[in-house]
Amino acid sequence: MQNSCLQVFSKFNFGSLVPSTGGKETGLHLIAPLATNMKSAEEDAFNYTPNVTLSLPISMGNPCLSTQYHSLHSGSIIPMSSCHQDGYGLHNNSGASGYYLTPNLRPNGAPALESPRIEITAYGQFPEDEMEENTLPIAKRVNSIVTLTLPNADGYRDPSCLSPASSLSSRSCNSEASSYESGFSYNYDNSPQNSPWHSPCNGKRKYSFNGAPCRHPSYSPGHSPTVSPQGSPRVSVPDEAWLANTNQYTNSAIVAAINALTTDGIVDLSDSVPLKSRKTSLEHSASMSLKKENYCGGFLDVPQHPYPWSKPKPYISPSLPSLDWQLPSCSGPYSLQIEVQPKSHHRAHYETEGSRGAVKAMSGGHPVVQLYGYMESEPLTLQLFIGTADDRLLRPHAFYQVHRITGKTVSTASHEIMQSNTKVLEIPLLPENNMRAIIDCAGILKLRNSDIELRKGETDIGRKNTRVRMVFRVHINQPSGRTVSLQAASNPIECSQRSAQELPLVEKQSVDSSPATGGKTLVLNGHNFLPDSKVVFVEKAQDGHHLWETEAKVDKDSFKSTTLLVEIPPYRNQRISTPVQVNFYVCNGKRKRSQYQRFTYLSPNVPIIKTEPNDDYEPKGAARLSVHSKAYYGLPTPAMPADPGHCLVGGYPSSSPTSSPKLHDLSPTAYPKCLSGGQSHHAGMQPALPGAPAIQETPGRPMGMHPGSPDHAPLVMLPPQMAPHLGSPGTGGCSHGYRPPALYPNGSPASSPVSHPSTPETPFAPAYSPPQAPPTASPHLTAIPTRSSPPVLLREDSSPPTLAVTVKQEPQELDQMYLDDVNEIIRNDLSSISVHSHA
DNA sequence: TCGCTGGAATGATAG
DNA sequence: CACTATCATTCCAGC
Repeated sequence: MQNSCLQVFSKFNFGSLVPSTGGKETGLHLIAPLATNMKSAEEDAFNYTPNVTLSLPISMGNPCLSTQYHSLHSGSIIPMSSCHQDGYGLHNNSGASGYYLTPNLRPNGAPALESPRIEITAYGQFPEDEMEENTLPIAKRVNSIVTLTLPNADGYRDPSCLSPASSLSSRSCNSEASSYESGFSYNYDNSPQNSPWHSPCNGKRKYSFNGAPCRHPSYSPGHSPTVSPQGSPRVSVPDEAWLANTNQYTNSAIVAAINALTTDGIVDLSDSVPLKSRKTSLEHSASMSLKKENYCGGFLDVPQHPYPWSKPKPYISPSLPSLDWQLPSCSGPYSLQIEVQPKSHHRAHYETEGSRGAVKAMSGGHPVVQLYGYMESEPLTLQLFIGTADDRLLRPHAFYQVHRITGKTVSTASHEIMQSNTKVLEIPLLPENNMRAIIDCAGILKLRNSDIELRKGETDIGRKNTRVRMVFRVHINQPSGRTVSLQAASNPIECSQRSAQELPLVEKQSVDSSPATGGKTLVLNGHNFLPDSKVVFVEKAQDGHHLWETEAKVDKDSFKSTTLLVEIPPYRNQRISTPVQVNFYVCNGKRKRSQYQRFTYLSPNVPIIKTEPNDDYEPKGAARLSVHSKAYYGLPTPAMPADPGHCLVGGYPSSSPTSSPKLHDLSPTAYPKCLSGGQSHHAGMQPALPGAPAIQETPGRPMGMHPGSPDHAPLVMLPPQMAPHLGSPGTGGCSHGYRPPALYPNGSPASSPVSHPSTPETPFAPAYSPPQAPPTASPHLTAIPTRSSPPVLLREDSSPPTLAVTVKQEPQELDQMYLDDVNEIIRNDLSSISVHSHA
């Protein structure tokens, strides 16, 4: 009993992991298997459940999630308060976010207990338990207690998903949300909402009774909670999968607790966990010394990859930044770049389907990610998860999960871990490979909307919410003890079959600017172009009103389904003194429009911004970024209102589409360039680079805001609650150039939302305080109070409003109408916020 | 046979 | 409430 905590781990780990894996790529099919092996998972769950009791008084409920999201839907105001953020934070087990959460509020508004407690009762059913005890380092054992008090329960769990019960729908991780949800519920959550026995049917959406949601009621503990009506494979979950999910909750909580008990705040779980606890891994491959970097169930994963996992230098902090935190892509000497962007379309597979393979690159290969500026010899771990691509801040996508792909064709080793409710693929970044990784091991799993939407606390809707981004992260431990976390998000990826087949898509444009007189030929490369496709140029005011719209002439003679020759129409005012940014889109008919593409009309008096087509795959080094950054500064920011007004914080992100994408656009499409490592530099320099996937915004949508700002100043990572509600899911873009990384001493990003003046130019200015540390944050942190946004990095040198300047971005829908519903809601929210802030 | 696709049928939703 | 266009999911079939 002394080390109940550990025991818990082991229990989770053991279970059926081994069996299910069958020695074959266990991790590979976490999701898919889940569907088919759900039953076993459940069984396991039950078996284990009795042993572990988690008491999370703090409210599993997201303090604000319910309300916050509801607000969104209703078009009500999105609270800039912590509440909204909390919601996000809760989703993450990492705890990082949790720290940001308002600890004393419960979803229902009632005060929450200050410290959630995890009560673990170890029965020692498992032989492993003993082993663990013995093997546990004494130091670690000391921490093993029956009851753990967590610094902040909210921190590691989303109310909705929090409870294992609710599962994760986010579980996502599971696509089996509904499925395992129940299993989890039994164990941890008594909440009616989470309980499998409580019909989700009373959810926000009404699904047919055969719908997964309604099936739950009939489930009994002994049976798969999510039995699919049609005998869907979702019935059972592979042991490992299940475990992973299950652990996700418990692990994070437990780990957090353990970590809280540690003095250094940094705990290498893998070290603390008896090897036996990770026997699965061991059994599968002795050579694979997988080191679970993620305290959240990392050790639960079973290494299945045949390739040697070189035990990259793991980032082992109990407080990894929450996945919904906005991190920069570059910091100091480091720069995380997506050298090769994924294709804009990738049909995700359902659990009921077989894998649809790994996400590919436009070039036919696979996405490539590289970390620049890292000179150490120690390998690092590149994390990958599926994030959102809407107007809001980047965050894990509730309806999609990364899916590990393995097989002969996969050359990159990887393994899965669960962080919060999000599945994270960890890929080694090896010095011998120049810290470059080919992402050929990542597919995308689509979770059923009904499963996710019914999840307690989940307010996002899945319908038409089919665009995602691949989000890469790397955590670099500094000698000082701090950890630099970088993040790069890919261009948006449309995951629906329909969209991929019907919606026109512009991948490249030969030029992104032209004199106001127009007349030049613009070559568009993409997909789904039709002989009668139209190309419409649009200029919108910051308030979203159309100022100008004209249809460009398309050379039908040269038509190709993948190419359109367009004559750039003259701008309405050919005497502009500064560049004017407009957008254009390809239209195949009503509701079938491409995302907005950026285009800039130049004034004869304005220096022409580099407009040569860029190769999307052109490698970019940190140095180069730096250059861009500078260049960026020097560039005129014409249509780009850098005024605070554009900042969500200050008001509604009303930046018009005309805003220069360079600084402000975090639109999903823009992100890639601005925020994501891959093209960050581009963003800084120019709106849309030819040759690069065009920035796409959804026509008719407000542009997203982004914290864009010159990157020389250190940025601050803001917690969700504190972060300005940026329209862009940006990755915190360092896109424009040098960007201070998110730092957190002791690896605890959890720091507070509170900001402090930081030292300009400090390479690692922003530091996160450990979870234990209240929202005081490091001196370098600059917090901009925001309500529901995830943490965002902001420049320290700039005033918050300015720094956080974000231009309202347009959703990058392939189909203008595509996400209208969702965006409408968001827009309403933003508007509300705007009103609020102004008020 | 299995994994990966491309297509498409079918039922659910939204307007 | 009926009807239709869209979407989301599930199935199939080919390679």
